[in-house]
Amino acid sequence: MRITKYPLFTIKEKPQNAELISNEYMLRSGIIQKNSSGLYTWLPLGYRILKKIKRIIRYYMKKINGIEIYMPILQSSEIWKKSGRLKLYGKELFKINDRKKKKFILSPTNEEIITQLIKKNVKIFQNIPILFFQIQTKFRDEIRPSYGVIRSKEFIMKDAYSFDISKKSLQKTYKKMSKIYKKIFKKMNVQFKIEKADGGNIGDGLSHEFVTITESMQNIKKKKKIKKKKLEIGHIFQLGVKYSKIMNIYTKDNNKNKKYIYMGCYGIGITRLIAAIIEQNNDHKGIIWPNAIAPFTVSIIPIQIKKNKKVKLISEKIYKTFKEQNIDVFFYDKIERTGIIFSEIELIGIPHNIIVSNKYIQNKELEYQNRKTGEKKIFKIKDIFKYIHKILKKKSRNNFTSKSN
RNA sequence: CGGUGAGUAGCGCAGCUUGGUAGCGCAACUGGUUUGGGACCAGUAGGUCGGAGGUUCAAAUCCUCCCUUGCCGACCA
Repeated sequence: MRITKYPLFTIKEKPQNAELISNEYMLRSGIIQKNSSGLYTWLPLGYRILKKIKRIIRYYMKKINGIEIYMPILQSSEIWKKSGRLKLYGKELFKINDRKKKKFILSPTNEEIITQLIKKNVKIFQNIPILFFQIQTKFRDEIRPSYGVIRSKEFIMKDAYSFDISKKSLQKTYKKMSKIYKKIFKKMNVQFKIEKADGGNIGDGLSHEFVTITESMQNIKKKKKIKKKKLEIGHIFQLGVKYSKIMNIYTKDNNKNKKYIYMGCYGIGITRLIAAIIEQNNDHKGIIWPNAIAPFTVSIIPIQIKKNKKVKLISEKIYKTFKEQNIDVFFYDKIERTGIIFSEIELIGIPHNIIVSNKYIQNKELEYQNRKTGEKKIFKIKDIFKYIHKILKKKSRNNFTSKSN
């Protein structure tokens, strides 16, 4: 992508009311823009990041035979009444009426619909154990939305639902799921802990939370206080037979006794996860993206593009080559002050940066800068491609190329 | 819902104590000089000061109510 065709929505100054560092950087780097409390627009750059995360999640979910579906967000209140969660969720549920005054809710999670799906398609019992998942917008009428995207009224979640024939089988699925979650978060460079949790409104069986620890500075009466916050980015539940009993989903054993289906559900808060990653990967200049989810992995920064035709020409060539090689490359092909270019590129956190200047092209060389380590290296122009590929391969054995979406 | 801040140009802010008809920086536009780290000079444009009501000759400024919004608590993922 070139900046002349793909504007950045960067902001120089810290926005008002952005207390948390992740919120500040998300707003400043043009990932999101606030519409009102708890509601955000995902700008071009942010949407790229979202897509990369979704791609990684899909990749790993498919590895454990997860099957992707898409359920409605707008759901009849009836089914929620039946499960007893209309009352349980209470005011957190968004409730709306249609023109005939029929009652609906905006889904915060989907146990009701998925169990209904199984009940209506008993043939599916032949495929059990089975795992469904979806990536979808969810709604929660928060009392107090806060920390930007971390607690918002509308958010994107990966929710998965498993169906097993026995408790033992469910436990096996649960373990598999836990393992794959670990892989997903590691891939994204998130440090996390797994903690035994209380099921809340979702279930009453065994459940575990994947939490990150966030350190946020807070000015309390001029005394700087470091506040540690737990942030839940994933949650897995063994629901057992709770919902299948309510929905009456069962098979029969040899003695014609009812055997209820064992269910599990598994969530990852995707939009929140992005904030968590930024909380853990930043410095005073901005975000430091891990390769796997950086909106762009490589930038090309030409110095004095106006004066030096040759700089421009070579930059164009390098840009084209990276594009052909399927690297997500960002080309700063605009006449701009060098300071501004570097600040913007560093703020949005592109991990690998290539600087093309008159200083080095005389010797057919260019400069490489690593966003994370700050390391600077001089390369022959023709050697830079190999080097970038080497770094990217080392950090990501699985090749998530931009075409797979 | 309790506690506590904030709302003035696209963004970040000053002005409010002591009422006299709105200013600074950045961004935008014009011209010029610069430019390997958010530059400089000259000029232009942009505001029913969150809203409604009240006090007053006169309100961004004082009073009342409302709206929006940040943080703490409670609640939640």
